[in-house]
Amino acid sequence: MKDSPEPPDQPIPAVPGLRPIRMKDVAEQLGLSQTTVSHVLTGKHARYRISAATVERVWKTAEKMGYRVNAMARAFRAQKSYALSLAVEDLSNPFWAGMAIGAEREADRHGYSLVVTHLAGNAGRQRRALQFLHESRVDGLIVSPVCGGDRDLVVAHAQGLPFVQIDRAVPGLDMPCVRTDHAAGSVLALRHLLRRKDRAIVYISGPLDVPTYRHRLDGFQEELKRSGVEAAAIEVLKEATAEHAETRMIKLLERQRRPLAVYAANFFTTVGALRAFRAAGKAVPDDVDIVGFDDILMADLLRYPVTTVDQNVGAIGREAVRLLVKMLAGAEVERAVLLPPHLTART
Amino acid sequence: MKDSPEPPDQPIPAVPGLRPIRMKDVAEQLGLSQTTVSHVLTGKHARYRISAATVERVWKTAEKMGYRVNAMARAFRAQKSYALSLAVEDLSNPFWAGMAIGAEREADRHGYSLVVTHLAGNAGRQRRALQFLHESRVDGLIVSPVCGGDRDLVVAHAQGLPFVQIDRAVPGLDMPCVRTDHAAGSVLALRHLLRRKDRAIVYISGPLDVPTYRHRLDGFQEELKRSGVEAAAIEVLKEATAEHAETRMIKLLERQRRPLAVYAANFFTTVGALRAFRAAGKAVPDDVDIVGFDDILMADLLRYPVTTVDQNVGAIGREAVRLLVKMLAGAEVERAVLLPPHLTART
DNA sequence: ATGAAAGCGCTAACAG
DNA sequence: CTGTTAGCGCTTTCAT
Repeated sequence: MKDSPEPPDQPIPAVPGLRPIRMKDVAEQLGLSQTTVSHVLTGKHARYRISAATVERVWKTAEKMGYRVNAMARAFRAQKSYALSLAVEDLSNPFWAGMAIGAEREADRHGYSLVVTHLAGNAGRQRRALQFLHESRVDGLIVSPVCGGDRDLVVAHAQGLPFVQIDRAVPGLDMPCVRTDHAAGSVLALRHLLRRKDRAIVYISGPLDVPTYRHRLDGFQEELKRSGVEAAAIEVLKEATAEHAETRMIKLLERQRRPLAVYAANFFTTVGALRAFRAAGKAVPDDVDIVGFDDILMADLLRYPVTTVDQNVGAIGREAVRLLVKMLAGAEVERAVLLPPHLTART
Repeated sequence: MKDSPEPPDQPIPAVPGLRPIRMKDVAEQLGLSQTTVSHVLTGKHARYRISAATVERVWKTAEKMGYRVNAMARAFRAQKSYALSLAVEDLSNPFWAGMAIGAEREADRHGYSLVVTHLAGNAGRQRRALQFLHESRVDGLIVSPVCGGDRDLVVAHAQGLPFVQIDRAVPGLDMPCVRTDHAAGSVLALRHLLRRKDRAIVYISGPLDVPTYRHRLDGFQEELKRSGVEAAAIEVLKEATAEHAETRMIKLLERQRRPLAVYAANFFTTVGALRAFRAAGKAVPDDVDIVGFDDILMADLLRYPVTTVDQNVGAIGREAVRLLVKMLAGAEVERAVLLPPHLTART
């Protein structure tokens, strides 16, 4: 029941009007030219030295008549839709949803609306998003490149279409990418696991042809080297699913006699590992210890506390919009923006 | 690494073009009038009896030149933006995100794009969404009415703006609303809890001036009557937060000696109840039993298994879009659409 | 079977 | 200070 603060917008007028009111209508009502009305309503009356009296009359009348600019006419005239498109992998995942929220807020700040699209790993849907861009339904696109759609993005770039990538960069494509510094996340994870000295260090995650997993493993191994520690196991799964992770983790639990310190560098492998712990009757943190990647809702209510490396999702969306808007303004933009993750320790 | 099936779209042409190609360009290239090109490209060549040869030439050339319709010009001309707006309470909540996905899919089916907005309980943001509608940035709006913004929606309706409500209907507003049949959900919940005969039945949820909670409690009490069972406690919290629920539930656990069968008719009260169980060292299902409302991610990994009444979120989004599109086509639409929830039992 | 012309609502260059 | 005019790209009558 709380009421809201924030936008001190112009109030919505109570005046009906089946056919929307145009500038022309306001002008006729006042016996002025449509041009003058435009000058006033677009706030350029200073530039054109409209008399204060006229300005006042125009404002009043426009308000009274319930005038609203026709956004389509304005967009058409300016050849700008004032809309951006955000094409994310999976909206039902809080990671992507959080990004959409951050992006929407930033887009709003710049006067753009945001069209959010759900790609679901489908190259066809990504192509449709590019088509929207090509047809000027949106002025720019933020896209998390889908597997199998890299060529389309390369072509789009060749066509001069403005977009920025998030989370994953298409190899060899000279367009900006905003993502988390996964390697840095792995460093945080390993340091956390190394608090306890007696543990067998285990890494488990997805295939290395996915750059995300590649980066996470790289960061992990470099930090191992720096720490002078050997990993007991580096598990690179063919697919980063909960099922694969569970199976593999159960085997590891049988084999190892030392308590494990697991870095499950992906949400689903984390879930799989936790299921394995439960199946094996292990307890955290006595028998096993685990760090996952990406925040988990209600983590405190899980059987096993999971420390997580959290991406700053809102910031990714925000930065992506910032870059895109800058790009649309014709400025040069950074090729890559790496955002630092942070650790949320749970015991 | 899976490749995608689905849309058999026209391929994106590899032809660059800094200045986008217009119909005029295609026409000049062919020595035809722009009109003829339009006739062909909009698929109306039959109506205008364009010769098959010409049709063919136009298609080929347009493709070769990399022609794309300018969506803004088309929208302007048609006075339709071909975009709908979805204004949801909270995108970071999987409930609303799922709705957005369903809505986007359906909008797409009808040739509309979907602008998703995050209201965050803010009446100002809801007003902005209405402004977008008023300015024809979008053709229609789907909105989950924000507390404190009811008047704005009433005014918008008076202005003849097309929108549909989801999840909550503004009292006295004669516009369609799509939502879950909450009362039916409560029936499912109670029947589930009554499997075990020895339990003290407890209802806990938010304030009754929120229609959602009102409906849920109503359905619960009616089913109690039908079953001839008395509830041990009906807890109506002032605020449906995890904190309030936890405090209250701890008191209940102290007072009751029989095992509890709890219906926590809201996500946050569910979380609060679970925290209370943990604090009191209770075990599910021996000491307590719980049914919550709305799906919980990774529910199987929780300390306590929670059976949930799940809303068909995708269907809500889909139905809302369907109604809105129908409305925009000038047809009469249902005032209210109630969607049945279903139970996901977990032990 | 094809083309000429008008116009959707708005903005901006230019005139007075 | 205010008005005239042209034009953004497309669709649609209406001619031919």
